[in-house]
Amino acid sequence: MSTEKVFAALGDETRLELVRRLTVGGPQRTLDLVAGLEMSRQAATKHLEILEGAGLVKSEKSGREVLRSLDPEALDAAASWLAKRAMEWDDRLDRLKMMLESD
Amino acid sequence: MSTEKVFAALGDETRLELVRRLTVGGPQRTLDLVAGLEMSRQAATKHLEILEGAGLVKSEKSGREVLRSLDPEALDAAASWLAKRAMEWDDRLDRLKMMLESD
DNA sequence: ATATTATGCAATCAAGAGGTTGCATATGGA
DNA sequence: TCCATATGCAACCTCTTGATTGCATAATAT
Repeated sequence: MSTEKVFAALGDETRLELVRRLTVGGPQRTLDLVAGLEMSRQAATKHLEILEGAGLVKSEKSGREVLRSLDPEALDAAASWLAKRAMEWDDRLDRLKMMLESD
Repeated sequence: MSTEKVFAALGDETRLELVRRLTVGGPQRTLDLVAGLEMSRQAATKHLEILEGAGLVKSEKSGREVLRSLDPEALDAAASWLAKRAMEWDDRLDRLKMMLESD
């Protein structure tokens, strides 16, 4: 579950839309997810496999159907990565500000 | 500052490394940032421009040098996006769990 | 003034990403 | 059983991305 893979998976408008749909609509089949998107089922499948490869989506087979759902852990991990950097940077700016004020 | 652009910008190992270096080392010139990375200066410049296009990095010209630094706002925005989805999904799982337990 | 340093611009190239189509497979319903 | 449905697999194509090289420009140092 590399940070790079997670961000790369989310760096595509189609896949962001799929994540939104999974967030709102819960576990769904490929055909449900692709409905309304202007692309073939196979294109959507590839996107879902990329999201799965990044750990963002899990799939469960049920008969001839495959239900995909979001896995919040990878989302949390990516959010932490970002938050850590934002925090460290804010600290740096604060220290800089204090140094300037002490003159 | 689109969500997609931010994630796409972070979805590359080289650019993640540049963000790490900017987090730790503060504002730096292109040549400082590329030092140790096995790539040309121009390659690094392109990566930095992508980060800048996503709003993650700001650049300030000083004489013949260009100093690049992190902009924490975009990092915060992306972290919020992820946190929101993780939260919504956790709520969904909780509701599902309660429904199952009430049987 | 001249040389050095830091960067920008442009052409070029190989590899990968995103998409399509056609066919194969397997499950569910009539 | 027979047909419709949901998906997987694979070949193929185009456009984008990441990277390189060579040259131009502008600021600093000697």
